[in-house]
Amino acid sequence: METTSSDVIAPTDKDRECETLDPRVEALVTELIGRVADKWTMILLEVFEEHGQLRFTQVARHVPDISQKMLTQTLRRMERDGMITRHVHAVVPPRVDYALTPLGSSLSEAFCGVWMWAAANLERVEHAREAFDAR
Amino acid sequence: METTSSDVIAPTDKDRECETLDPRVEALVTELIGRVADKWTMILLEVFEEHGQLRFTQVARHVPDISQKMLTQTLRRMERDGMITRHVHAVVPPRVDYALTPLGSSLSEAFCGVWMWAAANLERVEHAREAFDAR
DNA sequence: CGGTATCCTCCTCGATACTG
DNA sequence: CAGTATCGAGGAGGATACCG
Repeated sequence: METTSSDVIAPTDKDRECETLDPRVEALVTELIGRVADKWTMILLEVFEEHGQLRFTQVARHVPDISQKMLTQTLRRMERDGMITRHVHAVVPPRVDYALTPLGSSLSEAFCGVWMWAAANLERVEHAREAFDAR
Repeated sequence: METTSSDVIAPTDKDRECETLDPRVEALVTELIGRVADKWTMILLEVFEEHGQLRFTQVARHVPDISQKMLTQTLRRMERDGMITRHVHAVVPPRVDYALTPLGSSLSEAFCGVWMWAAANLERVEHAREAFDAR
């Protein structure tokens, strides 16, 4: 955790790292995160990051626990937010392709840190819970 | 992070960056993120990161919109998960101090990327929504 | 195939009141 | 000061049925 003396980059104080300054920005960011950080959105980001372009049913197959309703709803919201593109082919039977936009891809990367944290600290959290519940 | 020449392990492709391998781990991580990524938790992490140790009412003052119920609930859950410590002083009137643990601090850092993404891409998302709604 | 529409059920969250 | 207890409204999300 200690900062090496050779750390020439960014003389920012270690404590300021992540401060949001403008309260308006903070409010909007909070709202945005609220929309974007839900379970299904995060999972779909991962799925697209991993598999690229996918049809509706293909997405469903990669997320077995999701209901059709939530899948449609989440895809629609992600499309509205500019995270994914939706391409409808005029054929029968219908075919709809979804794919990440650069914006969606960048969000996926941003979440990467949280995923890695969660993977790295799972046991620590579980231990903490056990210790807490034991009391 | 630098790979020594003796590091024979798979030079990870840039695209694999964030893959979670074990599906069990993925499930647990998803659950953990679901618990940890809610609005108030994220905001409280930020508040503690910025102000250090705080009393109950001080926390409340930094998050005006939160109800007392949600504040208590969120603090309790964060304590259970090992994110914060809770120290009760045996005095009247009661005094309870909360502070981030290293674990909580590390999560705060992990979320930093998402905050920065949100701050950086707010306008892009808003534009995307307007374009979508215009149709 | 890729959706909508409808109903129904939890479960979160806020408001209010009370307490050591 | 720092909570707990209780109630009630609202929305998220699942199950089911139907449609272009």
